[in-house]
Amino acid sequence: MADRKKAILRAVTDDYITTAEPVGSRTIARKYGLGVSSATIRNEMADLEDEGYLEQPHASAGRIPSDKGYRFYVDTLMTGRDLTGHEEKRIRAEYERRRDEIRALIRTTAKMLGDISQCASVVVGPTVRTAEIRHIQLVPISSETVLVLVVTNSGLVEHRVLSIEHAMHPSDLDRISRILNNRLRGSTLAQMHGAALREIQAELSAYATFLDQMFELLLSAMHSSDEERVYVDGLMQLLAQPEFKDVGRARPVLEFLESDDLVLRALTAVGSRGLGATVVTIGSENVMNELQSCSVISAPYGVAGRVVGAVAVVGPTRLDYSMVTALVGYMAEGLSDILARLDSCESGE
Amino acid sequence: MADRKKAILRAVTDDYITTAEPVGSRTIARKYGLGVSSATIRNEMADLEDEGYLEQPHASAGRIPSDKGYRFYVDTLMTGRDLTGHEEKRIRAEYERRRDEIRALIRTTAKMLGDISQCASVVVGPTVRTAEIRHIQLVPISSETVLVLVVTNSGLVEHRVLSIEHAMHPSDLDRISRILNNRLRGSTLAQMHGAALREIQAELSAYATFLDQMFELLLSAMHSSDEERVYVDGLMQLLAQPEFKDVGRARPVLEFLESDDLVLRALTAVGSRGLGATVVTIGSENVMNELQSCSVISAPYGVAGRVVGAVAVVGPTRLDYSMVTALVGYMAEGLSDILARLDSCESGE
DNA sequence: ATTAGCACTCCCAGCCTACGAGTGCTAACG
DNA sequence: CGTTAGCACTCGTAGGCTGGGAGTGCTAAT
Repeated sequence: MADRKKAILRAVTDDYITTAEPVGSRTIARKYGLGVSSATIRNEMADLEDEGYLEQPHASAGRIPSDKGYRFYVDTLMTGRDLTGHEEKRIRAEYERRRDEIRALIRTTAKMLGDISQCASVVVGPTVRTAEIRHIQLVPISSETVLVLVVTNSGLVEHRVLSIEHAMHPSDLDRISRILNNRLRGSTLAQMHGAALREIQAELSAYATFLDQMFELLLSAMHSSDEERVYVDGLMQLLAQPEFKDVGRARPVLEFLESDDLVLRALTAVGSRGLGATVVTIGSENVMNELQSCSVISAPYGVAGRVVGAVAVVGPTRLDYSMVTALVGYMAEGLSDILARLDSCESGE
Repeated sequence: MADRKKAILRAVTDDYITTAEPVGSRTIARKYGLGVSSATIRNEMADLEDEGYLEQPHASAGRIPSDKGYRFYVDTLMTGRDLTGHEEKRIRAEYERRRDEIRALIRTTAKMLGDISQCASVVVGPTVRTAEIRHIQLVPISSETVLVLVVTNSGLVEHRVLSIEHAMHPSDLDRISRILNNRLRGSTLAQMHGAALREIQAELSAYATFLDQMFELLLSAMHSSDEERVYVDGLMQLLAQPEFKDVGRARPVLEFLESDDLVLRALTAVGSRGLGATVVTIGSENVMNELQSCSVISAPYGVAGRVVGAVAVVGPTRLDYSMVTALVGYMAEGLSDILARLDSCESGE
């Protein structure tokens, strides 16, 4: 594509991203001094429309970028940019405060993503199911209840209260804990079946019913905690965007974002590309119908080369792609860093 | 007030609640067979308007209840009603599944409240700060990290990861745990200062720095966990209500609901009336400006006579007061029941 | 006290028009 | 041949107007 055409496409896109108004040839000529008249720009814009990069909302309005136009903009036109020092500092400060509880950290991450991007944000937290077990511990709470504690390498601490029929002595619980740790450390809850379980049962045959109950509890915890991995924020910011001033247009998107399982499914797909890959999905490129009027920028994060979750920003296709891409990438990296520190710290036993 | 007038006010309110349209005298005469003509009803309605129970959105539309009208309706007109068997069964079923983790339970409660009421719902979870401590335990995770575990009588399990400089032997941790338990069981984290702390420090002077770090962590946990007590759901249901079809009208309310601390402050006020009191706040009765176009129905729940949290439904003033009142009361009671069972079970040591 | 009848008010939806923004085309220019 | 100026044309939007409908308030009759 000719340089001037690129410059015009870039100008149209930049302008539309900031003003949310269809942009005309005169505006381009005046504001983006390309050294040519509006008539020339008109001709070029007509070409760009023929080629599918621009479109007209109605016959005599300015042009706006099509999904294809945004795609070209993101792939080759966009000037990459870093976060401002202010933004970066704010994120760092928040991360300093929230090091000790991973769920709070993730909640905060979603909040900051929404705030800075002025769009809706989603963070998918780590799952216990596939994380490596670092530590299992049974804690006696009362004569009838035992707390089952699982700490994973992704910093997640999962706990469940188990009701037991017969009181157990703390030293028994310690002994069981020790054996569970030996057998299960390093594996995942999802792998916790078959052979491993049988071995444990054999070694601790005296506690058969207790172990059965406990494994059942862990199994159900594995599934139910999945629903609580999704943190959504910034719905308000989304509603503030002009393309969603009509509730009818906003509803499908908001409904999608409120249904955790759909979001979860959509974002786990992102993880498949591996760590460090920020994915931009524009309008109709989205598989989910509800999102076809939106763009999604997402990036996975993880520990030790394994993807454990993802962060994402959802906004109108008219999105500040360069800012949000930088932001999402930065946040994913930040989460990965913190997890890595937790990981190395805990494994250094 | 004359019976017929009451009947008319009730009819107007009932009709408006279901249709969301101003209701005229003819409608009342036809649909609510009171045995009088529309002209009579017109006269009565004019009176009701003079007395401030009804108002007209514009000169020749039907009437709608004013806040005062709703208040009268709620206090003396409304026919109390129970939940349908279907609704009740659904709630019970969900509560059966979620007994073992209080946060999941609360999240689910918010979801059900929103679903059934077709309005926004809020649940404030218990706070660690003022709950009685049932159990404190230090769990060794690695040579550099210790997990600090606090279990309260409200079923809450709070945990934080503490980084330590010098490795500590598990038996040391056990000893500290035992002493912490002896000293602190039955008191609250908020009371955990002054005398009690000094005694512990004296008894465990060998671990002074460790204890300092731990208490500091608990202190910060007390505050930061407050932000995570608020669970909001059903924002979509709210947007589906006709009074919020205009985003401009919906925004303030949604913004309020998204700011956890405001919600928290508003709902802790509810707790002051004591357990079992369902509070209905109608339109302008709300202290918060953002909510003056809404009604809020809220009820506290708790254990052992102490309020630990609250559930609430937020909707337009045109709210199905009888259904939502029953719902909110039922949910608060349900939560209280579950907490009571947890409490008695854990204290029966 | 209640009711029927009727004039009146006011909102709303639909229609029209004027306006403005922006295009597409054409012809002139370097 | 690319670029530019000029101009007619299109189309959406805002503002003004009108007719219909819903509902009231008043009055007179029962």
